[in-house]
Amino acid sequence: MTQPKYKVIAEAILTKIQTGEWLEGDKIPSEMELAELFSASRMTARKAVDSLVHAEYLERLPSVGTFIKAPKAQSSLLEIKNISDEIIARGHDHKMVVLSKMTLVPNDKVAFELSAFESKVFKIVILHYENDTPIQLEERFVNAELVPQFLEQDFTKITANQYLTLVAPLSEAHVTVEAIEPSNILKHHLHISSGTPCLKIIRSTFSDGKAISYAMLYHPADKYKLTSLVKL
Amino acid sequence: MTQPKYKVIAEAILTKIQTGEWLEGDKIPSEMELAELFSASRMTARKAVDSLVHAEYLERLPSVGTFIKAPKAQSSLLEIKNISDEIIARGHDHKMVVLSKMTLVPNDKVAFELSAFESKVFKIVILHYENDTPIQLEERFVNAELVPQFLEQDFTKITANQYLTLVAPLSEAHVTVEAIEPSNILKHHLHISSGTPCLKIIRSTFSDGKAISYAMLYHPADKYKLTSLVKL
DNA sequence: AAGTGGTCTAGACCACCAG
DNA sequence: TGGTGGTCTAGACCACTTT
Repeated sequence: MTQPKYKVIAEAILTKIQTGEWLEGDKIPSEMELAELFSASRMTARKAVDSLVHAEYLERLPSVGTFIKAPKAQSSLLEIKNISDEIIARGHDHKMVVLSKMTLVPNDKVAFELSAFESKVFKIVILHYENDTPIQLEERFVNAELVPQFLEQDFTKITANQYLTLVAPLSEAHVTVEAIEPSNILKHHLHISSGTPCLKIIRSTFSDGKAISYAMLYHPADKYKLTSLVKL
Repeated sequence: MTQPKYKVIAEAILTKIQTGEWLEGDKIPSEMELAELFSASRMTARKAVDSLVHAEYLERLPSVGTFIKAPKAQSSLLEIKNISDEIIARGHDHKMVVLSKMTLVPNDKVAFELSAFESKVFKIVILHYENDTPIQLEERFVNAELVPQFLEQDFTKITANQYLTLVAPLSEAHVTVEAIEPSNILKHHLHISSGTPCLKIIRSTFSDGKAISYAMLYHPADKYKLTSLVKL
């Protein structure tokens, strides 16, 4: 048994969720049924469900069943938040404008961050609006080898983050936050008046140990705060 | 059985850790031994250990044993980092200067954050230096009822954070990060030149569900970045 | 060879919620 | 009353490390 049986079961369930075969709110088979389906004991099936409950893909309702949970979005841990969900959660409209979309040979810095020394990378620049107010400028580099279809997406309909988590489930992220004085181009796009600082978030994301994306997110300081809840 | 047996076992182990009876690096009894100690099956003892491994109190080494993990400190999760450790890790000197130390009746905002409507609160203002360069201004309010000895500490020798985690182990934290234009007093203390923005971190910490401390940490943007690693 | 954690089984009893 | 998840047991075999 190279792969533990409970992991095989967990991944099978995860696939059903990610392909859309099982939808949010759906009830999944009971632990006894899963055990039979996979020729395992109930304890083993339960352990698979345990791991997915912990990862917040599933939710248990005692005496009732186990259900597909609402999308992960701001997955409890930290700001792997989706700016779109965040804005919509505030009851506001979210709009995206694509400023740039290209394929290029990375410079040293980007090549290093994406471990893409041999391959090309994609770059997009997106401006996010909250109720017609610019709230984030997203400059993102993506490993073209690992996510070849990236540039073909319509980024006015799906965020880069949403697409990436779809095709390459995140396993790890590095986040750096700093305050900067906005450049002129930033001031222009984000409608920043003189003297207002800017929050710069640099985020590298990894899937299965491989660098997927390197993004710089700029927010006008007077319109955005970064928050998170940490449970120890 | 009002409390599940595995929780009883987990809490018993946690108590051993928190009282210092078992120290960092110590090997805890094997799963078989725990099962015997608590008159449980190995699976139940294991479930208790599972929960503490997950909470990062314990660490398993297959074929070897289970060990008390290094203090939670910057425990991978997030910036419950200690600025002192951070500076020393860079090989630099850390110095603290106490600017203010007082007991006061909280204003509405602070009373709300600390749930201290009936009691007084302590306030300290500390300036942190990295190699003689001011790197953080710490303004901190502490619930006087829950941490009565707080003001008696020598904050040039122990950080407020260190003392608090000692007397009231953190269970939860809220963190907010924003970029601000520094006030004149901030510019003065942090040696900030005009135009340089400032990173403001607001941190509320909780122990056992009770609000312990409400702190505002200010950093000059040109000398400080906030980083974290998120594992999913 | 002995001990450890990692996995798995085939039962069991319970409290709870649904029809 | 039957099905669900929540808990628990008393075994078992494995790969691995330590002695």
